[in-house]
Amino acid sequence: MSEKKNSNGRMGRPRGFDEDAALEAAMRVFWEKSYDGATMSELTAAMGINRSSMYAAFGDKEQLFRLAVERYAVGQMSYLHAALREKSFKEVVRAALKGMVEFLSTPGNPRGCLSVQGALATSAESESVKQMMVEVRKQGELALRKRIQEAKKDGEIPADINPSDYARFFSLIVAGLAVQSVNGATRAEMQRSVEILLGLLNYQT
Amino acid sequence: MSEKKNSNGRMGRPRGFDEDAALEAAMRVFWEKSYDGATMSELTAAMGINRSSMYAAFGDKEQLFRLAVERYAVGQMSYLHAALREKSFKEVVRAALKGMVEFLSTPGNPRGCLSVQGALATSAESESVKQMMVEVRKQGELALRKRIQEAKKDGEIPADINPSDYARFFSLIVAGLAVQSVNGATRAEMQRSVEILLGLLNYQT
DNA sequence: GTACATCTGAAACGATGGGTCCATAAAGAA
DNA sequence: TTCTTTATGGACCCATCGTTTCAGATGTAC
Repeated sequence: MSEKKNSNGRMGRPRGFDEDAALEAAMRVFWEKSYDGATMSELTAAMGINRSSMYAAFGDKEQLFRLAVERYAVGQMSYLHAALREKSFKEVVRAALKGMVEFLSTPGNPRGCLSVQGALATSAESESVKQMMVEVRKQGELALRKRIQEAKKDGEIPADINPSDYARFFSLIVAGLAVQSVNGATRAEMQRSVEILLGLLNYQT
Repeated sequence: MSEKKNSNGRMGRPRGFDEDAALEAAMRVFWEKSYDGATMSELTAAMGINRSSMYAAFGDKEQLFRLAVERYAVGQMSYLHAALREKSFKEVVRAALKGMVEFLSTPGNPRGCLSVQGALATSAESESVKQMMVEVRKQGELALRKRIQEAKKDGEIPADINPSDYARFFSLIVAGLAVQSVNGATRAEMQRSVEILLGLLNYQT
């Protein structure tokens, strides 16, 4: 949100905080505590602003969450988008899984994945948020499916493979890793989980 | 909890509801809405009793949840315990994964798995519950590890396989399936995810 | 400077959270 | 019956929820 003039061409008092930094802070609170579990008091405290400023800048809790999820998908998940651009499908899989493991065990990051635990099971009043997160996860699956379709055209993977099924399978792996992370699995442990899969796929180094 | 006499050998007014049925109802509410997301009002309404009776019979919300999780682990997860008793390891894996898919797509069941979504990311005050669920999941992993160790002794799986790693890997698959279920995956879709894995393992029918 | 627009801080809003109280009901024991 | 014990219903508790309000602060435009 850049500088705005109102209908009279006048401006008012400028923002006294960094929206970007505030949203980053909010994202991490949602990441750790989920949508329902994060309170406005915790959020605004972490953002370093008060309630009024938050409501003026971001709308309400649900809109703040949506913005946080967008930021997460673009920023924190960048290694996944990068992985999709690897030349061979084998490298796509290797980069995505290795990247995910590193991400899930990065010190300073909350455990787990916002896309999975942000709103997996919710209170009745947060059902729309839960549904939104389903769509976010399906969106990730879709991006992978497209990459698989390319790989199939290139003959990198067997012709009898259904790209939708294959994409769903790898999404399952990523979600499973996220739960492992919450379980407290170390980086080495998660790496060994990935090695098992890469071995089955004949995708080892 | 059967009939009890107090210290004087006297009895009082008997329970006016079926504890078992009430706990079953509570379990399903937690299953659908998670620990934080389920309110006492929703719980007692589903249980068909009022707050006083609930607190007298089950303690508080956290104890009710613990009892619900126990019930879930024994009742709903029975097919997993049964799968562990299959003769060959191949049959263990096949029965567990097929059973999980059926379970996760049973009409009338909430979507997903209580063990995964009951308290994956929580409010600050529910952290002990979150930790308890980590232990529950690790317990499942442990049971599988023991079965894998047997299979290894019997020479059913390669000697260079680490049972802990292998158990963690399969737990990952199960958790991933649970997320797929929340995503709205159909039974057929989840079955195809499992088929892909069974194919990689050379465990097809 | 004055006028206007926006932001900020703190207090307050009604609703709902989990949990408790207490008068009454319903049983067995004496 | 009477006594004792436990269960029940519903009002009630206080804390906290997300959100709003508003007076004052702080900026730009004229």
